[in-house]
Amino acid sequence: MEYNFREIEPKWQKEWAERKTYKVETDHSRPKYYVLDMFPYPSGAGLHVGHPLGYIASDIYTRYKRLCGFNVLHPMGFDSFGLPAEQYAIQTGQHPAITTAQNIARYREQLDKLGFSYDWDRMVQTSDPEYYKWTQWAFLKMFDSYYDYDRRQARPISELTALLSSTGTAGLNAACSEKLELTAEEWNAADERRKQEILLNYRLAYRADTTVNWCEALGTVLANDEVVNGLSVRGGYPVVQKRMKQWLLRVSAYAERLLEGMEKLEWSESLKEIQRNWIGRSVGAQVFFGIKDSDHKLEIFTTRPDTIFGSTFMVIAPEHDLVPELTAPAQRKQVEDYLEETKKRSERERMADTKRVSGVFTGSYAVNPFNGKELPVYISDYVLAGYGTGAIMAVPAHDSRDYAFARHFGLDIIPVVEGGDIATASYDAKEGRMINSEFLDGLDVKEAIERMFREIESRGLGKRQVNYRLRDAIFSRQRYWGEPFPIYYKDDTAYPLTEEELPLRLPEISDFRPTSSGEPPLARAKEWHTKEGYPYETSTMPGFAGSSAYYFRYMDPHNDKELVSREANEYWRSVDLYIGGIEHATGHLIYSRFWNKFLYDTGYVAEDEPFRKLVNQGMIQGRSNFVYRINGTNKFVSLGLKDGYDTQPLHVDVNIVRNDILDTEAFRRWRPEFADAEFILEDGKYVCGWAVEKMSKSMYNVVNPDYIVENYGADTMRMYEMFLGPLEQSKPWDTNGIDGVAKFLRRFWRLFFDKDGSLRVSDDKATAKELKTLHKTIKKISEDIENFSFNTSVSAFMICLNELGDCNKREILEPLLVLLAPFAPHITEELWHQLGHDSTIFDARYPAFDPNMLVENSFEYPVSVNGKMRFKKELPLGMSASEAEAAVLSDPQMEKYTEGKQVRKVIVVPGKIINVVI
RNA sequence: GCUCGGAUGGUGGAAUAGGUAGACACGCGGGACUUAAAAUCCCGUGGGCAGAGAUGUCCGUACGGGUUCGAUUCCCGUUCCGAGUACCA
Repeated sequence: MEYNFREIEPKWQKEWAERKTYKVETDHSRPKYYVLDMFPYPSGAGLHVGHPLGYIASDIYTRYKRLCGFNVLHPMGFDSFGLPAEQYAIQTGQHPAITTAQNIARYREQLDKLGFSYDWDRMVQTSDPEYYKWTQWAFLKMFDSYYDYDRRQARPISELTALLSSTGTAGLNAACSEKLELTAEEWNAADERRKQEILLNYRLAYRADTTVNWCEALGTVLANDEVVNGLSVRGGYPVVQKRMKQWLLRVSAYAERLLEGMEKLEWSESLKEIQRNWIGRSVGAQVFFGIKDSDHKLEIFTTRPDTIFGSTFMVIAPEHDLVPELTAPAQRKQVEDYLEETKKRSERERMADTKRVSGVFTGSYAVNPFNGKELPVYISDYVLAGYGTGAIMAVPAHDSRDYAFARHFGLDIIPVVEGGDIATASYDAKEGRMINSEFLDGLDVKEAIERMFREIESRGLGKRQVNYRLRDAIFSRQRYWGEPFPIYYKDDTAYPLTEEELPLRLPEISDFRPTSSGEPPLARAKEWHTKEGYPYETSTMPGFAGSSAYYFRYMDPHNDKELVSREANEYWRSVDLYIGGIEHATGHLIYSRFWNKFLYDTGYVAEDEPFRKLVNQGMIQGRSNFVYRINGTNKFVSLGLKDGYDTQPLHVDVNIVRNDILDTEAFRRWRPEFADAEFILEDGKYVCGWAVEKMSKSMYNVVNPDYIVENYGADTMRMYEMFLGPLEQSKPWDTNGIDGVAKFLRRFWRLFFDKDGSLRVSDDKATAKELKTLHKTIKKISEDIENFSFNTSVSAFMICLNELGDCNKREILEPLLVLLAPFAPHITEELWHQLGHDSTIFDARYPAFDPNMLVENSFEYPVSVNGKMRFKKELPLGMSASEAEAAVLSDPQMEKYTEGKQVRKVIVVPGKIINVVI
């Protein structure tokens, strides 16, 4: 009987589904383990060979953990709200729900063919009302909460109103959009509308007029992580800054906890670094500068208070609140022109010419609180309204941007730290000795900073302050295919629906097109309003809403009373292993952590971090093939000969190329214009060139997993993807090497069956050598799986097979089957049953490693002379270092290398090497 | 610009509390079986030099230094590649 994967694989996939082999229940008698994949967005293109990489790794780990006795939760679902389905709907008029359902069915089919151990009974879909009910629910909870910095947690808004009505804002240390000063009397006297306005200033989900990233082409606003280089991540359309009323989540309130929480997580340093940079904590000083002939104070933020004596002017952002107050009548025209000009520049233009210096003088002067010097106040767009206070003290000698500005406007440049040369450039480094700075002179920069913090605070000029780069997340999108907000408006004031009214279902509409005015498509649903006729919010939630807490839903997916029951949550707690792409570092992985911490604060969930260990699989790139057409002809020249001709490389479909040899007949059939192509061959073959590129249709390098499964089988596909290289590394897909893995599985099968198809497994006792091979492999495979080094474990299986020869002993083969089962579940399940077992191999016990099996009584030492390898010497184990030394020095081979010279010393490293130094 | 990561045969990659560099696999070359092909099996395969040959010998982990008996691994500098971020004061 030959290994026939085409028969075995569908057979077991069907059995597993029917027997519900992978069904998981809460089970307090076993330790739990939660393995999660980042769920996919079901795109119309289906899966390519790169997508399953992480799923295969997580499936191997899941099955391994299960064999080790854990109760493993390993679910899968679909992130089914989103832009592409909606874009498709706009083009074709087909409802996104229909295309989404089709795409999901296709994904299911492709995933099932790979033999994953998902408990499909727990599947979730973010666009399912039964699911998004809980997304809306969480939003309502955030709407009903504020963040108390003193207690470092979210609290119900009712506590805030109680506080406001008894003591006002006195002593209140809460996250807010704008600092308010309010007495209890003022609060109590305020009308309903005003009260709601005040509360919005504190709610964790709030609505505000803010500068947003507006994407005209997509007709929607975007969050910071959805915009790269002034272009939308989806589609690459230009994005401009616009002021609009939007819903936001007060993520910034959690900045410090998001930073601290990372410390105990098992995430890669590089991922943590990305999040740290994104959160962008910086310690500095808040300082108030007086304004000459005015009562106004200008509040600035600086991380370099030590350079305050080098400040020669001030700069405020064009959007700064004090712009009108600080603009002198004589300057009004220039200032207005400048504001008009900056408004017109798109974000992208602004980024493109960061070198261009622009700005305008307000006509006002600020006063340096330390030396009374008058500093002209400028407006410039190199100062951002959204960071710090939107105003800076400019120190041109020690900040390159201030330097460029000063040079452009001919302003003074006063060095206050030794080390640079202000004639050519600013000196930005935080080291050196202070000069020109009165009481700071002679101090080191670091000492000077500390000294200034104390001075500023003791003189009452300001205080030490921590600033974060992390902004609140804009939460509304002017699109159709997303979660509706459970919000309605009464007198333009937002009110929440009650929990009982959830889910608020997405209404049917026929025209999904966005509008350039920013009015969402949902506004076309004229019949869509509350019982009393109040209109609903018509924007929808962004993509990250549905993916922020989905891992809770898997714990208890059919619960219609709660997001997750207390019991299920306390058992499964949080995700132990999360596998997915690094591209979510500043999006999903921040939002989820925020969302989780919020739910933790409110007491709904047991853990404050969602993903304990996280592994980022690398991207699988495409490996493109090229043919070389001689210019002006339909002749193609092989790679090795192309230099003799004037050629142009053309992409060729990788599916008609094997081991870089072109199938010339298939090439002629490929496209009509190549039907009469001629070839200049080398050694009778046409050799193609190749390059690593993104996997994409236009480069003809897309490999479909269905094709691999059809031709090699799922087990081979799984093992080969792992064999390709380290999981976390990006690497090109190259079908060329797959034969090695296919050959391994065929050879493995032949250990169990004769040529005539009869089972050849015997109950004879295994030899010491065979047992040694087995236990060496158990040790290696277990360590590799724990380290996610799956490529080396595949190698270890191959080495094991090479060493075993044609061993047919049950004592060896049975444990080996279990070891291999996580990687190749179908073939091992089949052989397991062939060996006479009734239940699934995944109910077996993982084989125990016995170190005694590896014990040797001698060791072959490599002997080196002056660090250079010379010969090998077999020595009994347990020999003392001096005995080993004597044995090596008396070896006849030694003479050749010592050549009569004195041996200075001998270094014996037990179990490793013996080095003789002459 | 700043931050982080990387560089090993024709190819993917293995080996780092410093200890036989190139495991395993692909590809390639040679051979066996076969009418033939596929499949399978065996041998060789980093480079140079010497030798008929077993073998010997030198060089070799991007480049230049250093520490060490010994460096792919540690330290300093350089080059190139990749990722993140970008007027964040």
